[in-house]
Amino acid sequence: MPELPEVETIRTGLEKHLIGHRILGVEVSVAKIFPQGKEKLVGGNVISVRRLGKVLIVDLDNGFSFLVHLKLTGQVVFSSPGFPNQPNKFTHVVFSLDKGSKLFFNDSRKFGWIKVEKTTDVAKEAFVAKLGPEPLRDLTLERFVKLLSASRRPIKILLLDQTKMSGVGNIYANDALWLAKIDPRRPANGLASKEAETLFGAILKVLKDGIKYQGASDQWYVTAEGKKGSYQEHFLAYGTQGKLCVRCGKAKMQKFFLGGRGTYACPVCQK
DNA sequence: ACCTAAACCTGGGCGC
DNA sequence: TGCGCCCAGGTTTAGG
Repeated sequence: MPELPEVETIRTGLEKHLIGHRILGVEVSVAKIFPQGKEKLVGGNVISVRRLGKVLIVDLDNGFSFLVHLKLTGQVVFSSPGFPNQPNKFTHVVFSLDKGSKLFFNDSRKFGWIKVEKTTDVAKEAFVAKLGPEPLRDLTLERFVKLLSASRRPIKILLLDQTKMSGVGNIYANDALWLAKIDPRRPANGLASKEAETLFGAILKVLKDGIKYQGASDQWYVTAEGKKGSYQEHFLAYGTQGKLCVRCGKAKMQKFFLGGRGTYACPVCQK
């Protein structure tokens, strides 16, 4: 599920609801998701909630932080008297908080993970350390152009490579390429500078729209308050196979596989 | 360096 | 209603 806009929406919700709460206890029922370190969180107060790529980071006032990766079906849901969310059969980790609140980690497929690091070492964590720059933060057009020119791989595969740029996933990669009228299979270094600039703008646009609509609840994703987002009602290309292209109206959207991932494009207007 | 398939898991949707 | 098959927002790993 969660790509940059979804994780950012959760981050915003947690920032609003979680900061100031003390963690009283952590119950883990699926060890592979949260194998170690939970005891280091007990007694800590939440002071900030950050996001690096698709990773959520919750910082405590005791020098420790925990990192969460939601993979495909993970959910982080806050519960309090004002937001009476309940655990369900997919709840595998429960954080007990003060003031009658809780935080649930739910994950149907159990691919997600939670790990504890010293706050000062978060950036050194193996996955985080490899993340490339973020489109809405430190990726400039100049860096983007340079990045594309350094690879012959299909442009869509490059957009999904978290070590090249972090946060873009399959939904937003498909939509950005459609918006920029670029065929996902084009070699990255074959894009003209004007095309690269258009694509850069398109990536920023779809990510901002994703955030504006609180993410895409196509399947499992929900906000920290347990509500669905609505970007799925605004998909440009993702999941549109067989439908007429809403821009040119001349052809049906095609679906094919690229790098093992479902890829959606208009055969007429994406060149 | 690049590519593909499989692996990690489970639920939902579809055709019959 | 049930069954089998295919698909899934991510990432890693094995093998070519």
